[in-house]
Amino acid sequence: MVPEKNNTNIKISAILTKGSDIMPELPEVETVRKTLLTKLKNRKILSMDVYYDNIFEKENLAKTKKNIKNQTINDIKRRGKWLIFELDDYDLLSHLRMEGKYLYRTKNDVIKKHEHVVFNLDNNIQLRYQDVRKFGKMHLVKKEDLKTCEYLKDLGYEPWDKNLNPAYLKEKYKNRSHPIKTVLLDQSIIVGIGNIYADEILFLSKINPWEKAKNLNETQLENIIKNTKIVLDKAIKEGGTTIRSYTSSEGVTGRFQNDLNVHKRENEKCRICQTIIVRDKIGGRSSYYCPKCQKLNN
DNA sequence: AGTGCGACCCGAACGC
DNA sequence: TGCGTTCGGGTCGCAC
Repeated sequence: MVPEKNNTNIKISAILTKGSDIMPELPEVETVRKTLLTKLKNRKILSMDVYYDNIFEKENLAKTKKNIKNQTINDIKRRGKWLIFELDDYDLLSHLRMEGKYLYRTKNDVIKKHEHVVFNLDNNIQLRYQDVRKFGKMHLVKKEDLKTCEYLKDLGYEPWDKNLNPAYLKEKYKNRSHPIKTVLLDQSIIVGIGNIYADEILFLSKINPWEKAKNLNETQLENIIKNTKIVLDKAIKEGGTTIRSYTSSEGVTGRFQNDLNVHKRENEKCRICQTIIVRDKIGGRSSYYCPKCQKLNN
């Protein structure tokens, strides 16, 4: 994917680095997936310790601990922002939400404050799930139930799915009077777009975030699809590049944004027209845009 | 079905 | 300095 010629000065990258500003969207989850796979493929989970029950559904926890014993990690996939650990008889779903991370430790390492789940592996390594906000979720589901389970069944198309086209979006948006910014976050239409990238996609598409989804025309829908792929592709590429510099014991890290076009740039100048970037609360979420490049049509 | 919003969390940032 | 308050992220569940 190559940016349009007249956009060559526009940065569409999201730098992955260490920092406290951590919000995994699809690109980070994909990077995490690849990194975990190199360490965990064919490793057996001997047992699992849980220090904060709400990561799982409490009522299933005892059964989950029992069922995960001696299951081998055969592969790790991704669907939207969900990580899917493919085991022998089950699939382990893991959603990092805002700040979930996986760490490699040994049993001699003290369990730290925000480490909530510990997987004891067959090579004396522990895979630990750390989550300061405790928002992340995990579910162990039977393999045959994966496709139809409640966590995945309503997810929309991946950004690169060839079925994602303007006609599909037109149909999905036709009754949606919400601002497009809000509707882009709806995972039942397109998966993987979070608050940061929604702003960036709308900026590249020159669409005002307040525009009602149902009022968008075919060209605008095409631009959303095109720029969703551009923004996410680029972020995955950057993430994959940067993560290699990490110490080998860390499977996962956060992402630090330092060259976004609009997100978190309130009162700074638009990179195209120098107009001051504004911030509005849309659907309860901070939304940043250039009022000149992203004019409201109606 | 679509909409609106609180709840879930807690560290950082801010106000006094 | 210290203490109290607000905010933010993604998603779910509930009321309308």
